[in-house]
Amino acid sequence: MAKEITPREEDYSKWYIDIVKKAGLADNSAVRGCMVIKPYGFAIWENMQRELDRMFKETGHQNAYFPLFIPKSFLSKEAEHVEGFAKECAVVTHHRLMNDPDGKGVVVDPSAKLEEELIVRPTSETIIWNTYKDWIKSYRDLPLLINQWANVVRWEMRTRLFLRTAEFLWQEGHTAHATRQEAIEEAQQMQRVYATFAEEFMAMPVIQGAKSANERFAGAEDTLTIEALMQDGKALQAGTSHFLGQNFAKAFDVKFSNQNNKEEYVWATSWGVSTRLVGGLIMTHSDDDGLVLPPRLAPIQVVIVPIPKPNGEINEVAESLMDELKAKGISVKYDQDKKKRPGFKFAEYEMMGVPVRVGIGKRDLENGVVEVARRDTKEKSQVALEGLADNIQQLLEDIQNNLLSRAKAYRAEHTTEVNTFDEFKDVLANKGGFISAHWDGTSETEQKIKELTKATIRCIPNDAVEEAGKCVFSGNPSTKRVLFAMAY
RNA sequence: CGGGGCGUGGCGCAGUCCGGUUAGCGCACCUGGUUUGGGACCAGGGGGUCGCAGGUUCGAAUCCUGCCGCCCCGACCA
Repeated sequence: MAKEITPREEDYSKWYIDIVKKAGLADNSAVRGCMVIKPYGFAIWENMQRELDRMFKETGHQNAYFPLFIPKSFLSKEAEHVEGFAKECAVVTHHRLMNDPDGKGVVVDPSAKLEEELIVRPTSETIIWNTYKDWIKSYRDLPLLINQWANVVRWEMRTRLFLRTAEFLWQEGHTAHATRQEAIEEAQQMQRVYATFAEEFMAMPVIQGAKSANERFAGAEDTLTIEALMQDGKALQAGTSHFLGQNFAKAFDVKFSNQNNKEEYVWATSWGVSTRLVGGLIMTHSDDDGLVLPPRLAPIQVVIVPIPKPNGEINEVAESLMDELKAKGISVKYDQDKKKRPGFKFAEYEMMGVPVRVGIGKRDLENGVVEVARRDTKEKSQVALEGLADNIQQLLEDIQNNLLSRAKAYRAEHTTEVNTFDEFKDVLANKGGFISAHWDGTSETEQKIKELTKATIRCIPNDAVEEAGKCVFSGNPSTKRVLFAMAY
């Protein structure tokens, strides 16, 4: 593990890459735009998955799995949808290789051309709705509440580890409902689930809101979003939940008989979060010494370091502490590596973002204490052996809470109300963060602001207060403020 | 797709301009020893078709031609 991390002040983007690589989360792979998620990074994702999966099931959803490949013709059935994704699709055209006639490796066998090309799924609405056609006949089959954990491929022009990769892991929920209202409520419910997850587990505060028409998912009537603010003042779309109306039902002819034996198209939602959340996690909490992880998602919550090295007495104390912590459901590692000295280990676990470090040395033990260091503030204190496990459990909760309140404070400081376009540009250039401003509701205005400043409307917040105002750009009347920001 | 950069042991790099014995350095790794309360030190050791393919030359990591790949910055997007 390397020593140096580029400071955030110097180059935030470089800092981010350093953290990802040096904390052992992921690497670039031999494949353009695709990353290798390393064990430590994957463990974080698994922790996210576990909690999300639990929350999905608690809200009545079941997991299923649909194919990686989508026949090309499916994609074109929903006009807006195909337009939105056509430019970034990987396409399978052949199914066989053969030896190169020139004797150099293998080449695609031209005789193995597919009748119909297959698209590597960029998202699964089409293949799923084609299946739902067979599953849904009656109102008794509704609602259908399905989630899938999968990989998808979007051939992006430019990629960044976790934040935007050509292949990424995610979950996508796809639900079918008998009424418009029920589908809207489902989309809203999942937005709340995402927001709860982000705040309670990632300690990442998010704004819940709706996307403007420009930013809406291809094929959706309404896109709900959770938007987080990163340390560099840029916004991150952390999860979306779409109300799809009857668009896909009509495209795939999915109808049900209602209680009066009348046929109706079903109403749909889809919603997803991805490995991008790992990127958001990093950019919400971490510092120039490395990763900072919220205890609830940390693969290792507590690390015990023997000082200077393991011995009988230290092992005894460490092992009994481990037993107590494990009994409380806390994941703990005792680092008995004799080759590395304590200082090296301290730096290494700080790099990895382990929330709590316990140092046990003979000098401390003589006084009946150990050294407890917290990663979020880097504070160290002497803590009595008596009641140690309880104290650590409490400390983990404190860290979790502190990270959230710290992130909330940052966001509050970096959310600015502006009333003129000059102010708007000034805040964007010099302060960053969310800009709360009146907008006249037109795509044209949004487009022009984007062209002039590169900032976009991140969302129209759910809790926006009704107030009379004038659009920051056009001066036309507006009834509420929306949030603008530079975005990832 | 534009702009920039890079490709040399696992990782990070030097060497390339100006061709010349055996391709070097740091980290990591292996062995032994001394150390050990914030990234230890000494000694010894292993590991390389210098991105690929041609060409020039007595001789190519280095010069020429052509490919390929990746990264970073921007436009597009989760």
